[in-house]
Amino acid sequence: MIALVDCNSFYASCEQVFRPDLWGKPVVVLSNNDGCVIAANREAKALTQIPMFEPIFKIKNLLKANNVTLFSSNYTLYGELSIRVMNTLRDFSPRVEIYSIDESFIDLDGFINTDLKDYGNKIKETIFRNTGIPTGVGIAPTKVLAKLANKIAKKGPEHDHVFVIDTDIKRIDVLKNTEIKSIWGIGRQHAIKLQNVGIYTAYQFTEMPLPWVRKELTVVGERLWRELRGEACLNMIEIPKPKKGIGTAKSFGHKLESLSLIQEACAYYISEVSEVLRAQKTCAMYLHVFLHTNSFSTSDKQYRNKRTVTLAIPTNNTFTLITEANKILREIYKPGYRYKKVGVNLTGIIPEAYVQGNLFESPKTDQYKELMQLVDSLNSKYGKGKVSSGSTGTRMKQWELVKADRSPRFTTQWAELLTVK
DNA sequence: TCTGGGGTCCTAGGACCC
DNA sequence: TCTGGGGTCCTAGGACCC
Repeated sequence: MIALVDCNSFYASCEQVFRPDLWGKPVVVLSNNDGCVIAANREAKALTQIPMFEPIFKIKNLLKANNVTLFSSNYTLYGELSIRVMNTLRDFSPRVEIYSIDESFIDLDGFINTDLKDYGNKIKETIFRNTGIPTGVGIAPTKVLAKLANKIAKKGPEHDHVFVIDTDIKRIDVLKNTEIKSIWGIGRQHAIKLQNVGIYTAYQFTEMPLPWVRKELTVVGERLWRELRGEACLNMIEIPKPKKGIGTAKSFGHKLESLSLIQEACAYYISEVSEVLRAQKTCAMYLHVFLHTNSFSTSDKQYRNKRTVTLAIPTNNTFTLITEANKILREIYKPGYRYKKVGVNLTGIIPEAYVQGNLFESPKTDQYKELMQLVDSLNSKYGKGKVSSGSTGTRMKQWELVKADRSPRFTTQWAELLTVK
């Protein structure tokens, strides 16, 4: 059996942990740039039927009228609380797969004489006691069914956030009462496709002939079909695979027209991603850069472009990568547009030790290596971006994200610790 | 006026190899 | 008149996830 443990409205719950005055009150968390709603707690959902990913400007009045507390996103806080939750989970099984910031699969294989409903309750209660974060637990023979069990656990108050699918009768009963579109792995397009041939429930889907499923939904659909019928196809992935790409792309706080400001933002993003490369002792072979205007705008002229360079020698050096990125930007930038976003992506990621030189250069001659190490250690000690390349700009950063209502970084900054009077 | 960011996997098709 | 068969690698696009 496999358990899926998922935090309830995770970001909103994180905001409430250190704010007892908000317990039981509606809370929502906004995306970068305070653009859309990305998390809403139960009270907020109940009160106003807040649609997720709704642009905030469309519902601001609604939220205000209902005394909903808004937060800008505070990923430093969420990331740290996530680690606490995951560490607690490890006390319940030797095999844990961290699936995302707020959910994990845990392997309960061999828990033969354990009452799984009790065990799920114990997990839930321990996490809450240790971290203040409420969770739901779904337990079933496969990952897809565990996801479904988790969904049911959260929905019906009678389940008290723990639900187990342990018999075939229960499984079939659940599938008959589940819309196909709410199955993990069935998105909007697949749901439409299935509904067009009269499949509305998960049970109907599992009754379709396998060759049809394979043809229409590829091998991904076949796995889903098998998993829903109780045959485990998705393994536990305890050791995360190395990332295939590391990228960042953020909308500007304000629209930008000048190349130099766009280059500053881009240089800053390069510093972020190359730091990730170095932290995991890897180098990248390809650098992709893209630039585009605001596609939602009906009044602005639209333009988007992108380009990729293959580096002569794979690198994780911030300065080399900034130089390359700037070359690309000069090529794809066209004056006269109001740009909204620049993004960088590094791929072809290989371990530092595998980097090969070429006829003219040895990878060992990288004179910046020690400098980069020094920069990383200073930033780790004194705070992100304390030391950076001059290319990221010295003026006020006009491209910086808007974060009007960010909560304190309660768990990672001495200056922002919670004070108790 | 204001609309997120970071990922994965799969397939088809083109270009190339012997 | 008739034009093979077995591969790899890369990219773009589409679908999905949190």
